[in-house]
Amino acid sequence: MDWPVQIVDCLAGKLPVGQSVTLKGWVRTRRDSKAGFSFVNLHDGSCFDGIQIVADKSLPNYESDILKLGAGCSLVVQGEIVASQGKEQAVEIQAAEVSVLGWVDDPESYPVAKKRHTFEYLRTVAHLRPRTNTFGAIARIRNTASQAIHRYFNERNFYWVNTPVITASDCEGAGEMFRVSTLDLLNVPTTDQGKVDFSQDFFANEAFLTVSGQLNGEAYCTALSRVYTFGPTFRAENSHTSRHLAEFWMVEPEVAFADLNANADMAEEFLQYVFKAVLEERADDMGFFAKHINGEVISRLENVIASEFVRMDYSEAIRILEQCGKTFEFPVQWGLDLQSEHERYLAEEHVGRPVILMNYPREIKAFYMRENDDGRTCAAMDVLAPGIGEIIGGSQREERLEILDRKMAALGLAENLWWYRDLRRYGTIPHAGFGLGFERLLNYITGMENIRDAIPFPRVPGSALF
RNA sequence: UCCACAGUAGCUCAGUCGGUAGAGCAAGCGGCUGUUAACCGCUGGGUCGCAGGUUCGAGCCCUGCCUGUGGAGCCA
Repeated sequence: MDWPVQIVDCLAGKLPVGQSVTLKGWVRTRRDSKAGFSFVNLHDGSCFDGIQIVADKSLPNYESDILKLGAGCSLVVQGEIVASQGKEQAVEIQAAEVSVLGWVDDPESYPVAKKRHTFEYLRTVAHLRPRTNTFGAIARIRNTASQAIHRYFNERNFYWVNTPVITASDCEGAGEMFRVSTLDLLNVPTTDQGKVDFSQDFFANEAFLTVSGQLNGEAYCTALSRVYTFGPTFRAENSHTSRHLAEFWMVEPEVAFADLNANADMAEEFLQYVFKAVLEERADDMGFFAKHINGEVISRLENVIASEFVRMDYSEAIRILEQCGKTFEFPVQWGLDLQSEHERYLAEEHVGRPVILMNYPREIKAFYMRENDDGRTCAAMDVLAPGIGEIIGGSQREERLEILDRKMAALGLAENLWWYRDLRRYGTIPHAGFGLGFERLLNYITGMENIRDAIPFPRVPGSALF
């Protein structure tokens, strides 16, 4: 197929001055000159910048259409690429023909009029916010990061596994889940014991939206060696913070014959790969974030790419926190989980860049994490990023059936997760993996502070609009 | 779920002692200009979140509710 030219093709210098092109897009601004022409800034989303259209009054619809254009109008412009006399752009389009595809109904109340808007307000018009500089840039960076993630794994013989969105069992025994049911809420069938009779439900059992594809991923890992999941996950937690979504995207690699150190190495290499791709492929959008959102975004990604992540045992982190002389709201003591304030201190003040904490007390971590020989820790790791907190959580998995049985029995998981147990019964292997919250990664990359701005249509408690 | 803050024009906000409403931006019109966060002038634009209460009188004080934001917990 012969794809039509877009603005990115014109601005990237792929097309020579003098070339005739037809462009389609949306007006951002219009400025008139009484010398007899107007400047129209046209965007089509193909790159950060729009292109300047110069429309002369000799155009037949200059008075009737051009002089009425405002933010949001959609246009078809046929014209010639010419060198610009202005300073802000190298080339522009000298229009030979401009036709309006769609006007803006009531410009005064157009929700994304030409002015500054708060992110909070733009969330209330999430269907229109991709037309703004910020959200256009986020959308392109989100895509670039996604493509880089797939490329990173593909280049290393990983297979992308599409794990189910609907699951019959609570994967980790952690986190509230969204129920999936077709039962009539006004007439719920009950058993003799007066409980809900899920045998009459669609799946003949209780069903939920997944909170993680990890356990299914492990099943494919023990056959294909290197796999990853990348898809939506769901948490029904009533969390009301700038770091939580009810629906978010997670990346979960699972590697056969790998231990915790290999897992940490992969987490580091993976993040560096993705950051490098974003800096190289989306310099235009990253320049915007550096200029208008957070002046550090580019330099801090460059630092992460250039330097090794700090690796630190949980026990050492506890010692550092105990001896740093800082007063924390929550206690620091071996055996207790680290609070947000502790993680922030370690990543932001003590280290100043991403830090990988390893070997946590086994009591505070999930059942599938491998017990260490010291009898009190497990092979868990968290990657903490300054300003974001935990961005990756992972572990070497428990491959020894007896130990896994003991832990699953204690949690009452043995019955539902019989199939997970089978993975240790039939040719068990050491393996490891991690989970990465994709929107948190995007916040770290762009410097955006609220996770609701990292996903096109955020779902949070009390709100599933659009 | 807990704590704190907020809700006034399309948007961002001000509103003094309780006396019936203001600015900037945006929009419309005009002027100027190879302009580009354009600039200058004029104009239109209000159920002060909702429901009660106190008061001669409430944007302002009281009660309840709703919504949003930040933080905690939980986590990615």
